[in-house]
Amino acid sequence: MAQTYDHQAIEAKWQASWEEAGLFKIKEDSTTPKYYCLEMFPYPSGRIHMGHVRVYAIGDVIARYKTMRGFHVLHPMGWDAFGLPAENAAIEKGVHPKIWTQENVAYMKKQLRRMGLSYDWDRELNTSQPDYYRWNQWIFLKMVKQGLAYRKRSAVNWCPSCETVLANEQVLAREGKDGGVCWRCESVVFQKELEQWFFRITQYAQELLDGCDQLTSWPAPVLAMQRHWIGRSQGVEIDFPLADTRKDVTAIRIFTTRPDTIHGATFMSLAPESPLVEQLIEGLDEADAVRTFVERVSRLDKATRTAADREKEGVFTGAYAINPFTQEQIPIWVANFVLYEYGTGAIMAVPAHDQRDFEFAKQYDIPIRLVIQNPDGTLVPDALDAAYEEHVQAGVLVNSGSFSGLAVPDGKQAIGEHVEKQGWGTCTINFRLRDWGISRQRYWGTPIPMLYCEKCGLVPVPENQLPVLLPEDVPFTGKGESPLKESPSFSKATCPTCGGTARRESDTMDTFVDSSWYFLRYCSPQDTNQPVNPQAAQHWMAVDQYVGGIEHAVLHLLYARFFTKVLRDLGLTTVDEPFVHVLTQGMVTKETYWCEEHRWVLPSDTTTEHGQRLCGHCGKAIVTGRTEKMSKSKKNIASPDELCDRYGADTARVFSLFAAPPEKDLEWSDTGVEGCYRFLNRVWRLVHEQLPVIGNVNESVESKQSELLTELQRATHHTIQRVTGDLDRDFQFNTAIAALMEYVNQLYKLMKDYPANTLLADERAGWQSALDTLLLLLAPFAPHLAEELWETMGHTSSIARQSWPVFNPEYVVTTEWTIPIQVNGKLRSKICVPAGSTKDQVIAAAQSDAKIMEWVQGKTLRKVIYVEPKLVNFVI
RNA sequence: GCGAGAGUGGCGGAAUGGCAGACGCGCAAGACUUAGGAUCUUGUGGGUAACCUCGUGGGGGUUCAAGUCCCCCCUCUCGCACCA
Repeated sequence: MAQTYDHQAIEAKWQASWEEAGLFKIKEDSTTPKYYCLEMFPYPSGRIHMGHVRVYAIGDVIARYKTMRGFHVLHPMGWDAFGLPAENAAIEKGVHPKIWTQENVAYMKKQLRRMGLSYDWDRELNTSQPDYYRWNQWIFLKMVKQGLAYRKRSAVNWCPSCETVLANEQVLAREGKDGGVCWRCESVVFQKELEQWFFRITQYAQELLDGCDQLTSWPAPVLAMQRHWIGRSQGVEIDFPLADTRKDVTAIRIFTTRPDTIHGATFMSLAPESPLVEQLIEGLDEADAVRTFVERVSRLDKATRTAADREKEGVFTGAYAINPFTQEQIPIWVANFVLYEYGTGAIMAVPAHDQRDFEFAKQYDIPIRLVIQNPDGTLVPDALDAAYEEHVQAGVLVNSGSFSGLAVPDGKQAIGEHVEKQGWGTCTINFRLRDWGISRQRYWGTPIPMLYCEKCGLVPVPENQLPVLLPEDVPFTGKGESPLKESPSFSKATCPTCGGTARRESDTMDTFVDSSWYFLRYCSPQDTNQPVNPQAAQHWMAVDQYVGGIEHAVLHLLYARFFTKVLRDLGLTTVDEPFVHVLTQGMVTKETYWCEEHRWVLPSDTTTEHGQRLCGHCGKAIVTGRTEKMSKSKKNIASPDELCDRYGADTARVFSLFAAPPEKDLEWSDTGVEGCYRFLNRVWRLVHEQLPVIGNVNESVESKQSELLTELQRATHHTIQRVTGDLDRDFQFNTAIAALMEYVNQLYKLMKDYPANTLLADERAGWQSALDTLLLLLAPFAPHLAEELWETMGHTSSIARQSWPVFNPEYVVTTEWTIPIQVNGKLRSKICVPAGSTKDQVIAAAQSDAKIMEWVQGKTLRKVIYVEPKLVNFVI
């Protein structure tokens, strides 16, 4: 017999066989319950990495397990194929993004097939193909009609040297430079205002927030992030009239969550971008200084600008407002920390009770007035060294006119009501969530289907003219505001309204649009009439289990929820939420190696002498660095291709499921991989060694319930119970596999203890059943090996089509209980009693145990605890 | 700063309030072998000859019983980061 099984041959054989049989093609079926298992589809970057291996192994086990449990399972796969890297490849290597993407998809698909994943490839999607992205355009047009898509001016990162727009991740921080720099040329990036398209996700803010309460099977951290991102806060908008009316401006409206502190508002601040600034300063002596400040602040990129540790800066506008409650005249400033996009873009500043205002007031010598006293009454107005923000709401209003003496919550309410009664403002809700800017000045994305007509203005492309195809005649230079503007053929169009000449929108959509509804498209991927077939969606939605990286915890999942609600309102689906269960798998990490001369080094470029790892280049000692996420730069990558060559897909799958629970980080270990390979080989040898035993089941005539049979049955059903429980309870693959390993260890022991030539007929049948069960339980994890051995055992229909073994509690009943005995909570002995013994019998047996007698001798027995059938505790 | 999560052998990790360390790696000894980086067997938290004893980041508490529940503290990781 061969020492190790031939994983290469076996895996290729079964992959071909499954494909030929169309084993994983799925249709709607009303006779069995449906199950929709989905893993986040990959960006076709070129090669799959271990993170992919992990996430797709997880999804595949779930899909195969649920199939065996009797569900008809939708398990599709596709490609998130639009995006920046394809365009960068075009600029750097001159390969067209389409070709680059196609080649990558072809290679990665081969790699995924090699992992033995049970996808219905008939449903494959590719978001960069017109038959997909035309529906992005279709949805976009519907959203325009609903007022959910609109245009407004917004800032982009602009590299003056490349003359191009940069994505946030293309803006890098550089020491000593105030603001980010271009990733390619290192010029300082600045902000440039362009007209851009937005989705009004804020219209669904409250529903998205409320919906979180339904998502009880989502990971708590993900829900927390969603809620925080939506960021609802209740407050009051209040007008502060100007001391001198200027032009059309009579008042400045602010938003505050702390109306109770309004008597302490000693100045106001505007966001630098606020149009009010220019209106206020016109003609004032301060105007020039203000303009200089505004310009300096607003050219900074967002990340730098909003860094929390950034120094608070501002400038006085020269204008004053009236605090409506105190009638005092207070100065209006412009401050770098005030956000234009949030609230009204203006704040009332209460330095005594807001730390930011406090720091600002200290710096510019603005009065600080205490209006909330703490419960102890110990705050001294002139001696504050920080704002008193008191989050517990235990303070009392002071220096607040007729409101003095109220507790903070009462003060909030009373002042809010007073504001509304006086007509100074309204109680209101604000969200942190902003509208979703989807315009990208890029080529490799969905063209936004809008036209600019000289006569009619902004005109949507008619639905029957979709798709607006990406042009092929685009030079990839990395320069220019937008590649589509460089196409000679693309921009020129005819206005569908007046027939005159029109210019096409040259922006493309954010690729998050593509992934916001692809799970709906999988339900009816070939429908040519609509993005989603409502009947198909009705059948399959919602996704029962979604698996993917935690990095998508906020944006992707939020946008997908938003789109689901929009498409629901369009009548394409009836579900409110797209994903019932979400599993966020951890990163795949590996040790790093550092040589002081050669920096990060590959494990294969090191040698080991006397337990010390040395650099293969210079022989210097290697420092073992932190265990980090696999990355090329740290040289701590393991390759899925090599892994499959050497150990096979089954080993790759088993290791990535065994080494850690799915939601935690998984530390890659070459020796750990070997351990899993050994395990699979043990299974292979076990089945082959026992084949003669089960081969002639019918030959022997004797039959009786034997010790061996009991043992086999107990081990088998105990394992069924454990593996099923681990899978049903949060997909604890690691412990499920551990249970299978124990089971194999037990079977080896039974094989050794009961030689083959002594076996009775029922014992042979017991072995057959035990081995069959082993293979069935192993099938979701190591499908190729299980399938091969299933055939070896003489079965003719695919193991993937078999039913999951059923746990029978009768087989795990024992005739004896082994009960640990404690004295004062410490383990002192163990006793064996017949199963079913009464409490008194067990305690009597425990008391007569020799060791226990020693411990309790001469002591007063104060209490006896008996937990059937687990434990006895004598308290003395 | 705010929010979330995590600290258990040499390592990855197991433990519905009930025998801490399952399973795997590594290590040690042995068997088989021309050989073994194959395979198999046995052992493997610390201290101790043993009986025992100590032990789940630290300190308190609840309980007959705490890795698990409660309070305080420390460390680490992740997310958000001036949202008024």
